[in-house]
Amino acid sequence: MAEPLSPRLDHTSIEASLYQSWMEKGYFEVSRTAVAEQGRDPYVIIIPPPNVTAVLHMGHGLNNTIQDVLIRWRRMQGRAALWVPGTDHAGIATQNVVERQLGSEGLTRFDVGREGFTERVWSFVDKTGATILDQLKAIGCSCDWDRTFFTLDPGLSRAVREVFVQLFEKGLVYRGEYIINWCPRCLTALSNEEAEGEDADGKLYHLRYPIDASGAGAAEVAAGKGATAMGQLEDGTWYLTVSTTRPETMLGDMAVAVHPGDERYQGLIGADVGLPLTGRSIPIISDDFVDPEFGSGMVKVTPAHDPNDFDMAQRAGLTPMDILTPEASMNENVPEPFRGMDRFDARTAVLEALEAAGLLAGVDDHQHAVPHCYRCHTVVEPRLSEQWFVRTKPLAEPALAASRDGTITFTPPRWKKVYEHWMENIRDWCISRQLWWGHRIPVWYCEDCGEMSVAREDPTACQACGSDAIEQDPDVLDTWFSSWLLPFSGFNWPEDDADLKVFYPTHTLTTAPEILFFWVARMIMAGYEFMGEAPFTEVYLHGTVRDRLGRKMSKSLGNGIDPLEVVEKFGADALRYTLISACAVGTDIRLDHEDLEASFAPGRNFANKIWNVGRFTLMSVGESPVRTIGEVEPHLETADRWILSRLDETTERVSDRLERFRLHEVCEELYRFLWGDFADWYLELVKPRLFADADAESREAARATLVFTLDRVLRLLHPLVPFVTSELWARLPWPEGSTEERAEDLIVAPWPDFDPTRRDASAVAELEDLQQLITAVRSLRKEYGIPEKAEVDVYLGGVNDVRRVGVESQRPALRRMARIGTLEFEIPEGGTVGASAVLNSGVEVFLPLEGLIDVTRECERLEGEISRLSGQLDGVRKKLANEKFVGRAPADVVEKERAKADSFGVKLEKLREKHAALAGR
RNA sequence: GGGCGGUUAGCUCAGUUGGUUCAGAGCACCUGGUUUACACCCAGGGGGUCACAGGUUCGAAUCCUGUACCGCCCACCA
Repeated sequence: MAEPLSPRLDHTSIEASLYQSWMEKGYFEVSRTAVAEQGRDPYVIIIPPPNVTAVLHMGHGLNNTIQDVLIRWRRMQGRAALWVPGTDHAGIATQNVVERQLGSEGLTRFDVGREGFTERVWSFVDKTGATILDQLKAIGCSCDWDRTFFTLDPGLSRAVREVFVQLFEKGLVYRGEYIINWCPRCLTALSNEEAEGEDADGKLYHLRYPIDASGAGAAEVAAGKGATAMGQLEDGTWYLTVSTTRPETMLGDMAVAVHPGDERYQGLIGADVGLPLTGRSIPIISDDFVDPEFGSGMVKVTPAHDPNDFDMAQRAGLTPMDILTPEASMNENVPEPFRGMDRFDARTAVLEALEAAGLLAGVDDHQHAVPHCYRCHTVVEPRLSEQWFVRTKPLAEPALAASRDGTITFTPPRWKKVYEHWMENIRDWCISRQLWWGHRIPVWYCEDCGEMSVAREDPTACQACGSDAIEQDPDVLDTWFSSWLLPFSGFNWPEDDADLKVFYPTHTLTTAPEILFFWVARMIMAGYEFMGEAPFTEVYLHGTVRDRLGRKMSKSLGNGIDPLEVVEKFGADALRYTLISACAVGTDIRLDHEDLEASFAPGRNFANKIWNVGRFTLMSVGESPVRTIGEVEPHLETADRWILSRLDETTERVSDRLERFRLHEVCEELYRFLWGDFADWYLELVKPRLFADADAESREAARATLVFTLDRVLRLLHPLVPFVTSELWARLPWPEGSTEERAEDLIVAPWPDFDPTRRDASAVAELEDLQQLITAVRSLRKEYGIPEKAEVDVYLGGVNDVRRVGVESQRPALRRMARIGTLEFEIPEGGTVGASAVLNSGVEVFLPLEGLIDVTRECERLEGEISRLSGQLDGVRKKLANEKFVGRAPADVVEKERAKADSFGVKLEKLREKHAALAGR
């Protein structure tokens, strides 16, 4: 005998133990041999690996709940549903965290050395990595933990190295000196994607550069038309004006450029200008890049600190001059007074010096985007530096085609365009990082011959000259250089392809749009390049979790919500339901971090409702075996047929919404069915058949229907709220001898098929009438303050045409209602004062309340209703009188309008009769 | 500078192809409730000219144009 279930769902007592039992039974594990033997169709998801830097936040909660819903659903559908979990070593992010830890001990990474430092990072990530995986388990994620990866695992490292070498051999990875984004705090290069532009209110400074005496034509040029940015200094020297947002860079200027077609300055091209503060002279060059319309039409060229200037210098054959240290202070290439100054101090100092020399022409406010480091938010400095790059154009071609031809789909579809735009304008990917935490670049430089060796295995000697004086490149690879390979490196590539053959390509890639370029786009490129095939077929991009004010949740703002706290307080089911029910396609989710109760109570309440629906059903059905629906078919009553019909409709809709990632609609459908239809109506209607001295057949029909419906709805709910549903499902009494569609646990129970033969339109119509009637009676009782306990007669048909009623026999369900409550149906004598309502079907509900109601008040109420209804009726009639409407609208729409007009007409007439009868009293 | 998304009840948001699930849900609010599944509940109720202005249409929250705010992404105009 089972122990009684607690009236309130106690999530803490069920969640952990259920999860444990799922693990023990191996439900999450999918082996390639099992797939082959059972001939099941794989469904594979690779997790977007959380960074090992920190505990999970709500964004992870959402991301992983969605994936778990999908994986559980597919598993129940009979697919070999494999979800591969893992974590990302998160190069810069992790290194920063550990460096900060060191900092609190007064140390830097240089104090502990490269080896000591990486050891510290390893011990840090061993802890945090394990915590993250535990958190995923706590929210119910059904991953195949035996396959857990870490992007720095030996296997994945081999994949990284293989890819690097292959790309090198194909000429798709190269080393070169270019302007890259440099973070002066992290002391590393960044990719373009890692430099985030932030709008800033900056200044645009206009600087005067004196034209050398040799440029004798200056006066003539200045006299020409439009050369407004030229002028004479006090000593008569001609100057020109250039503009910049970063005046300190002028110390590294190597030229001033004008557009070759700019007629104003033709005479100056080839002349020299004196670069203030430096004593250097620099040439005036021409270049197409210059926009004659902008500013003076003259641009200062700082090749070492601006990508465009670098390009111009290349074209003009100028040598760049680096003026910054890695920390972004001024180096020895600048004049003495500025050396060693921080870049922003130098900016001030340069401006002061120019001002003093009368060379600062002016300052304007200027709004522009300033790139910041995506990890530490330091202003990024464009810097000339030797780095490794991936040539991306060739990789982008198939990746672009995959989107264009629909091989890979995006949900919501608007991201398709964003993706394609990025692919079309892709720039080479800077993959080297001057960090210690990450995959070391597999390149060795020979001290003797200077050649480099690029190798799959660590070489002991130079591949060119055989010298053993070789040294490995000190840098590591961008952290995304390992995660972009996951769809295949996660399956032992390149070691062996047994798993790969079965599980590649994967299916759904679920993530936030923020990493569309970082990760999704690159995985697609890698998939085509190394597997010759797309790595997945559909990309589902969900929204961002924000706080009540719409701000992204972040540690620094302190507006985050800890998923584990929610799991403890409200349960994993509550967390999951809350997140998914807010997850409309393409929209962000807002949660109030200051009021967890307000945010998560709806989920908790729903889980509790499921619990109680189950509890009541189990209790009232008892433990003796029930019959199948087939067996009780002849005895099914209207309410049974109705709930089965609604169940079927819900089943169909839920499957459809899942297919289309309309997850919040899945929640809505199931909420409405479970709470609205099943709990509020069916359970109430069925009570008398279970407890009272009902006849045995009716009772058995009810029991069968209850168990069947509960079984199915628990299955449908399971992907959303796996814990409460599993706990209940395990206790269902099954029809004797039936093994059909059974399973050991709900998690592997078959997903319900819908079966339109269960639809019963007449039962639905009848029950809807009943619902309307009951609602009308309740409404009247409430309006007239009749206590719920008080018995009151209910008449159908109305005060003026009592003879016409005969409703009782036509509506067996009504009798049942009479039995549940306190309602009796009799043919009214007529002529009584009472409260009434008219149903859409035209049937009138009447409560004789002589002496209880105020006739005047009832008259007023009726008048209001009459005027409202006649207004509506006018509208409908006008519509029907419109020839264009009748002619052009679809026939069924017109028909519906006619029916509406008829029913309004009938209803109105009844109301008027009633009003007249009352008014006459 | 370009592109995209948003503006619906006090709050958070739904509303698929324009026409009975079109004005909705949850929360909050008001009224009543010791109905033996659930007060994390039950019943009833109030509340929105769907940002604004035009347009298309027999018919617009839904399509088009423009405006105003809010947000995001991309961009080498110094």
